[in-house]
Amino acid sequence: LKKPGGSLAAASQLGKNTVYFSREVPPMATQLDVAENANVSYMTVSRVVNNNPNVKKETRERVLKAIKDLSYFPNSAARVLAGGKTNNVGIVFPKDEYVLTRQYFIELAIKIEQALSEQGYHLILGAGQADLGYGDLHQLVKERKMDGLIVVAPPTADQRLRVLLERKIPFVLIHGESDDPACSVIDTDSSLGTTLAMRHLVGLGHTRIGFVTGKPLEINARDRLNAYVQFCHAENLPDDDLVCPGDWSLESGYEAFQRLASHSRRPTAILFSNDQMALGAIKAAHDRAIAIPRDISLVGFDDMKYSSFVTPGLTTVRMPIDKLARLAVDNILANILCEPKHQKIILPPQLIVRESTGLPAR
Amino acid sequence: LKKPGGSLAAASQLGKNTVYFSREVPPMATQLDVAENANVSYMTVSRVVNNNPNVKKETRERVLKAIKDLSYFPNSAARVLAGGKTNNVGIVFPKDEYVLTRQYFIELAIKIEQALSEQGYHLILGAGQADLGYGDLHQLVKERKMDGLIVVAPPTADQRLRVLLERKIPFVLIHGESDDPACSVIDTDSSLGTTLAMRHLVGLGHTRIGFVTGKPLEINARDRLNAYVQFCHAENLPDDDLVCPGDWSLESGYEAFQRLASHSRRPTAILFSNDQMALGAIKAAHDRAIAIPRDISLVGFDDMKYSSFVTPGLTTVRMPIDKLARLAVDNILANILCEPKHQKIILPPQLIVRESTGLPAR
DNA sequence: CTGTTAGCGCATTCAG
DNA sequence: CTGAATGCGCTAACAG
Repeated sequence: LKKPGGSLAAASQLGKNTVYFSREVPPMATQLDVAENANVSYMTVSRVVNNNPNVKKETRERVLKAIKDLSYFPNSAARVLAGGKTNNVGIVFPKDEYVLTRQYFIELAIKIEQALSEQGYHLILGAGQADLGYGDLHQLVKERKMDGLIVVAPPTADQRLRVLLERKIPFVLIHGESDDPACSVIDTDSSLGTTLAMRHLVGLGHTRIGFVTGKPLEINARDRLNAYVQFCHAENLPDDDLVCPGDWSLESGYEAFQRLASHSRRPTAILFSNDQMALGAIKAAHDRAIAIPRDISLVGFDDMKYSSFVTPGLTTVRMPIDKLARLAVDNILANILCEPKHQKIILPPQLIVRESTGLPAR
Repeated sequence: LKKPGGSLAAASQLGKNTVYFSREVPPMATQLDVAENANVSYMTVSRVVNNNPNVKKETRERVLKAIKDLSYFPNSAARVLAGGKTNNVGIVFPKDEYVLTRQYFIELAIKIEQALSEQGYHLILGAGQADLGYGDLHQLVKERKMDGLIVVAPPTADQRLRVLLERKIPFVLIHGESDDPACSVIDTDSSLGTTLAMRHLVGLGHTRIGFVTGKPLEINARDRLNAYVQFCHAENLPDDDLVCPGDWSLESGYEAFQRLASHSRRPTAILFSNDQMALGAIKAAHDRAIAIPRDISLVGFDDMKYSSFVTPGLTTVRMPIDKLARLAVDNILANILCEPKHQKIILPPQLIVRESTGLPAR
């Protein structure tokens, strides 16, 4: 058995009695160490590590034992360098409004991390922040820090997507859009969601229904607004003057409610583009002693964890967030593994009726 | 200029007219490509990339231009393999109750990610999940996927910490404890927090004060409970029978409130070990038409985003989460960079009084 | 089934 | 200030 490189020699000189200084630590075992211990070539070790079936059972067991005895771990960097995968996937959120402000994104990220970890992948967070310092998104993939990207809710016509496409960097879009057929898109049906909510309100007898938007550059915000406007036209409901801009945040929901509630002809119901704004509105209503739903009905979008724990429980359009995460992960992994799978999937949301909606006042 | 390895030759054969199949993409530029383009050796390129001062200004600029022209990115894997750092840090949460259920952890993780990204590091999430498949925490460091670990709220006497210590793996503990002086600990002063809250309640005239615990194995849960018991003894307040077990979740707060509110001698105030449980309790109170704070006063722990947006606004003990994150990051980075910095820092929390506390009933 | 031969792209010596 | 040599630990191709 030959010893390419001196690492083994060095390692074997370091016995149990060696004195280590400061941060020094016994050198990590390599495949070569394992190979020697198991009396095979290090290629055999590599095969065992990679579950290559072409290894005699007996040999495999011997190697496995050696791996355990030496507490060997494959060096991920070496693996990546030798042409493998990083087993990391990055997730990117809209640039300037980071995750913290958006509960929905957090829930999504967590679901994605779970789905990813089931496949032995890790999730690298906040890849978008790199914009600040370095360059663009794809840099992180090119640096071989990750194999692909999950891009969440990019602004419409985001130039960065073009770069990803050009460089053939595997990625999938959640809550985004692209006309390129080579681009996978997973989304929820905002139009349907809006329609469900509006029908529910109209069914209760509401005719003046306010609407609070999300950030205008996001497709979901745009689609929900459009669907609202369309619905109003189709049903002959008044809409202009009842649309109030929001930015997805608790605070903006609070303010939007105040504005709409002070309207000379106050709406009897308001649809918010997400739950967080609706929660802000509930607070605003409390503060102004406006009773929900007696005076005004409120509907949100997302069905976050807290939405059922506020008072009154929030009627909302639930996003199939689990399915969304799972599909996105399936897709990105397929693309990474070079089984290109370009799909556009639009998932139907579901209306969850709680106590924040009721018959219109008077 | 010699060409060690055939990569350059291969690269130069691939001109603009080359046809790429399926997922293929023009090969990524390496230092060697840059070197050729700039007419220097690739070592000079390496120096420029690493900001080594020993490069003539002129040469440096030429190299910089070549880097830009070829849109070269250093290959992170190769860098790591050659002995560098990964520039990744992992974060680990208590095993079985994953992040989702604990809003506080999310806020913490996000703050940490921000602090980390300012230093050019990435945060790898959910490293703890690896337990499921592979082995232990330190594996991920040994695999060279990350340089160090931030361990959040490990159970008391967590054996895994010992392993980290033995292997000299850089890590820092948040909301944990260790008797080893080589272990950095950043925490908030739970005793002080509890005392602040209790004093506030006693100051309002409360004498029967209930307490809802967190998960018993966590040091914060234990410390808060202990401080509560101590305070009661010192002030001659009744305590037994008024302690109700919780698990940090909204649901457990809901249940705990129900139990304590049904108590034959109902407490006039309840201190919850975190905000989330307190929010669950607010919901429970609404559902049972118990007025807060008229009938019962409620205090939480953490001061999460939502705590000021519920009705009534939650009185709570605010954790200095920003400072916590920043200190943890400073510390772990110092340790990674081999400037061992073993410190124990206990940060003081702050009482935030909102509307959920008032004079006791009757 | 197992071993041999080559690099992956870079940083760390050391020479000039 | 710059360049040459060497090897990090591993996988992919090919030999036997």
